[in-house]
Amino acid sequence: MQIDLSLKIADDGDDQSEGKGEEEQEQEEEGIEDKEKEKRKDQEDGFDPIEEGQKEEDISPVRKPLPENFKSDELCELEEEMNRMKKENEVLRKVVEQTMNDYHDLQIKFAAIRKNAQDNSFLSLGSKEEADKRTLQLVLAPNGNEIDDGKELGLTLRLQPQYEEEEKIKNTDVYDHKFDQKGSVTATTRSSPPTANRKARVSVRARCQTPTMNDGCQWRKYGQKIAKGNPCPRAYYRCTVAPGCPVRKQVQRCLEDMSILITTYEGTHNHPLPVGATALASTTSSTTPMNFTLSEDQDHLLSNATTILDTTSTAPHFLSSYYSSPYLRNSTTSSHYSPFNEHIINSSKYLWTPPSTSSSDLGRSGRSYRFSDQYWGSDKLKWGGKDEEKSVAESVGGIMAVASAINSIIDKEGQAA
DNA sequence: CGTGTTTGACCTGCGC
DNA sequence: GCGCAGGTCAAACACG
Repeated sequence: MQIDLSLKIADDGDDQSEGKGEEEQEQEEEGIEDKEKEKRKDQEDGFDPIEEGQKEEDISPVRKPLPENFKSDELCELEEEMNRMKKENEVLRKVVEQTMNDYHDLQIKFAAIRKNAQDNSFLSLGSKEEADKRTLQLVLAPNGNEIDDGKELGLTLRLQPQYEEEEKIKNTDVYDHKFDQKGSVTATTRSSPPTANRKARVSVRARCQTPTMNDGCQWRKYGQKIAKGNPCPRAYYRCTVAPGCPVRKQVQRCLEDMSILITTYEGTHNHPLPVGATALASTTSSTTPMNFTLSEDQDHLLSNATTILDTTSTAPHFLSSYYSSPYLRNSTTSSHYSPFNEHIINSSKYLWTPPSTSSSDLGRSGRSYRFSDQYWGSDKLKWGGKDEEKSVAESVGGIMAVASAINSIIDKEGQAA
């Protein structure tokens, strides 16, 4: 067995089969590479203009040992590129600042409007009529970019009286389109009219290319129907995590925007939820303790959402801010406490936990599906890959958990009345 | 062969 | 009571 060492001269040093002397050389080279990495990292971290000048000085001595030809040409290109990136950074920073300012203005205006429109108590357990009037909205934008971007995802959580919703359905057979035009997910928890039997029902609107949203639960399709007024078929799914689980969901494309998926969850789980399915913690019994976990991806989404609505980094803060402006600027805190959290915990025994990873890719078949004479490709082939899919799913899960918590509150309220 | 989907038939509730 | 629409069932089928 022969090894042609002559070929190793130009090697990058990854091959472990080299001789001892070469290993030492590798270590030296790795040392240089480590320094280079640190310097590159310094360059990449240079977001703060205050520190940029300092880092510029730190970097310069490092470049001296570089080869002459590299220094003259590529170094100049790198510097030019760096300057360009700095300028882009400045521009982006201004955009973010502007967005934040706009948001705060809107927040203030909205708080004033709300104050006039209804009493100040947040989701108080007062009269059912009052509760029915309350509307809760959560808007997320994972990319923080243009809303018209196809990949943009917004989340809207709405609490709305069921009889109003049903009136809309009667008229149009599609839900409120108010938020559709900006690529949003809308979660609507329905509370029935005061006299009707209340049944947990959460509707989620999502701009989604896949046939269904991955919410972490396992579902079995048991039917499909063309609903009046919407040529897109409505699919019926049943939870199969545990036998006899009564939870069902309906999935239908929005008539006016085929890219929007309307998913309606109904019922109460009779089993512990799989990790990542905290989404449907939602419709679960309010007496069942459960964890609402945010994955890193979801936290990322929520963090980015701050460019639109808040400077907070978690859903609970985000929600609380909507109702209570003093919590708006608690952006730097890592605490998950908010009056909203407390309310949910006290009312529904939900536990908000710090971000952690969660898995969710259950029950996917990877096949093609037909929607109104259109074929929607495999889940995994579209929607920008697994990570994005996961993020969306988990975000939807989060919003649904919140929606369900509200549902539980309403249910309790109904029982108490 | 087990699991999930498809799809026509059937059931149920509601308005007239 | 009738018709309509939404929801569900279950046999047939597809897929891995």
